[in-house]
Amino acid sequence: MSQSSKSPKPPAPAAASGPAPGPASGPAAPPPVPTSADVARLAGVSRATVSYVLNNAEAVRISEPTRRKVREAAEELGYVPHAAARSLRAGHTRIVLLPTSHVPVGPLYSTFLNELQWALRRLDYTVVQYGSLGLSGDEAARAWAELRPVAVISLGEIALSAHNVATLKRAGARAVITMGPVSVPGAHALVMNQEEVGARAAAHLIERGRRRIGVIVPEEDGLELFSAPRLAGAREAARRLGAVRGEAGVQAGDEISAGVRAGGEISAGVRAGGEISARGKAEIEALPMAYSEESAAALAARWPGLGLDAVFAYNDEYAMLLMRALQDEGLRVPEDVAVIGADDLLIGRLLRPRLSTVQIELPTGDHLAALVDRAVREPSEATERHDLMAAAAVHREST
Amino acid sequence: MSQSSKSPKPPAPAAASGPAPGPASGPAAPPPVPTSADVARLAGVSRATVSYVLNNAEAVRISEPTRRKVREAAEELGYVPHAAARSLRAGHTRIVLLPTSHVPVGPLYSTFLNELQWALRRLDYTVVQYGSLGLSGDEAARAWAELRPVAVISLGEIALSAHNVATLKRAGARAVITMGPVSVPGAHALVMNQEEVGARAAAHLIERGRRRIGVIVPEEDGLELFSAPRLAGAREAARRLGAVRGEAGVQAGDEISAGVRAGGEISAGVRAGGEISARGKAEIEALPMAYSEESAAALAARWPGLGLDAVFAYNDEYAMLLMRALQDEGLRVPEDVAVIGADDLLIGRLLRPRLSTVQIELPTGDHLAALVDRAVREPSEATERHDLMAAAAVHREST
DNA sequence: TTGAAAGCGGTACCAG
DNA sequence: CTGGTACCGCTTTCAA
Repeated sequence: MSQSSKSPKPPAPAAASGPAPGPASGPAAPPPVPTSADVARLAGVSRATVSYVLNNAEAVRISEPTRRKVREAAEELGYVPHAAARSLRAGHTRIVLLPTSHVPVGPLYSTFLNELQWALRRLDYTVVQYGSLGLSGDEAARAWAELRPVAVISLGEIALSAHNVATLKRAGARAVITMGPVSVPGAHALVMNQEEVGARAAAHLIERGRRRIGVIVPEEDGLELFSAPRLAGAREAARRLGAVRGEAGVQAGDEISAGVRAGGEISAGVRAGGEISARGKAEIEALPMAYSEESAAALAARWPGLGLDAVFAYNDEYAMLLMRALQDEGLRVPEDVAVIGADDLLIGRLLRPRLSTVQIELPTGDHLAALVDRAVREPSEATERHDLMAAAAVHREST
Repeated sequence: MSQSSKSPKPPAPAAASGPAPGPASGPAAPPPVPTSADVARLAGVSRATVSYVLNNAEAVRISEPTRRKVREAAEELGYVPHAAARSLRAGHTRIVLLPTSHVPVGPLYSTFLNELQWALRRLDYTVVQYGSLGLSGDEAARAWAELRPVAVISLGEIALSAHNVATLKRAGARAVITMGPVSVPGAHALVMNQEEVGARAAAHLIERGRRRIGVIVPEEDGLELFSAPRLAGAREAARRLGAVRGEAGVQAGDEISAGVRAGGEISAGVRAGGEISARGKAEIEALPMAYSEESAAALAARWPGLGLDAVFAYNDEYAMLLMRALQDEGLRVPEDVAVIGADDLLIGRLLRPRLSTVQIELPTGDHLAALVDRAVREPSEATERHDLMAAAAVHREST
């Protein structure tokens, strides 16, 4: 279409007289990268034949001697095809982009990432991680789009807007998958139900008779997407369990229940610790803390004044930090204060007392890879919402 | 060059009659990705002009109204340039490839990686991490080469051969930098002197009067490149310090004094066996251990029979595991056995007793980024060897 | 100031 | 069975 007229070509302006292959004139002339044309020349065949041979084209029969010649020539030159040229011609890539902003993550996540990459490679995708630290959503989306990935899997370390998703889709991404605490319009979302983590933690503590529960909220940037829902989940659980206890449609606002009817295996309200627990309702208090000894120590120092009998520490690392500080303050765990973490890191089992935690089940890498593959082949299925992340409290010694 | 005869082109076979832009015929026709030609059409200018405007070409003056028209058209279409096409034309990319095989790593390394990526991006490089888990060196090198990176920074998680380096260089990589325990021929090597880590650990223990030292060697795959030199370094240090003791007041690291010709060979002839520790000489024993509680417990159980008074535990994580197990066996740290780790992880400070460790100084991200940039601009400097990694023992309570 | 066109490397048609 | 060649999207001379 467009302009169809092909003007007769002038005899080619002798491209700057060509890079004369004579004895080196410049001091450091970068040696040229071998192309398929070089292979063709060396093998005495055409570029087409080279392409057929090296890609094992089924639709074309090439004689065995020719194949060998081509292969040997390629080997000799150390020829490696140019991915950009290939995908330019093909009109699409097989790149699956994994944005990363490298928060130090646990082995759980590392394992998942490894599985995922492995599974995707088996499906013949090229997994590329793109470090997007410090980029805004818009900048990041643009940068990713330039690579024309066939799919993008955002693990939630970068916040992605609906507009960003649109940018990627317009750039040819057949699947944009987000895995994180929130769902993104236009993307295939795997919602990791962070609320449930908080809820499980709170429920666990409440079941064990605790009533005034602190929830650590990391001060570090980039964690809000996880910490906020975990806190909200804990609040919600506290309300729910308080309500159950109140029975008669009582609001969570200011209720004092009479009965000691425990929802579960809880015993009567006689807890070691404070008389606070005598009341039926659980309460949640958010506690900012940074990932440092100093911050943990400072928090521990003002702990007695807080009147809390339990703490959900965001994850095992913060839990470890805080538990240590509390112990150094002379508080006993779990007698004076119960501590629970999350993510079930190995270190939790090495602490004394052993750390209770909330274990998270990520989807398997194979599962997610299959999902990607399906979405790429059949981009019909639009926004979906999956709650793949199951969570369960693991009781050890710190609660 | 080659065939010069340009046969007169036939009038173009009307490219399959073109993709008819009529009402959608297929059910799920993937909408076309906007190109610079689309932008040009919408703005009513040529593709060249679009390119000039969007790249802020200095060599060409474009009128302000035209610029605006182009920008608006690009915005409206959501145009994002095609990186592959651009680099194909340019003849080179700005990709810096970072192979990763995602061993769960400490925050030290994470921070370094973040710094590095940030610094490289400021220098206008595109940082791409390529997950190479389970690929052989050859496969990995080929896969990387297809992307035509201008530089490759191998952080030592994948073993790279001289041949692999050659492959990358032939594919246009102006710099191949390896950072790891060993130097690779042809590459610009940043040798992390793992021997020194072992040596510092052993020296620290010996200085504090320990003589029979165990060295944990992880059973996990992929760690040999680190663990072997750490062990060797410890052995070497033990030998050196034994020799020093034999000599008269010569300091370690000083020139070889008259008596000891064989490059710091052992002083007193007697080694191997039991009573050596009675003499001044220190002894090293390698102890395989997996990163699991079971393995640590098993090792701890047979500890009394080993007759060791100290252990260098490869790194802080293994140290933590082992120390816990030793304590559970009733051994006192550091009275019965001194424990030292490496890498100075935060957890070490949270243990009781606080864990002594060997601190490693990685180069800063900015430093490495600058190195890359220099190598890219001026690929003259070939193989160099840097010992950037300083190491120092940090004394806490476990020794 | 703007436009036409060549060409980067590889693939896939079509003709021979 | 093999060779010639158009074309993918973009940059960049050269000409107008």
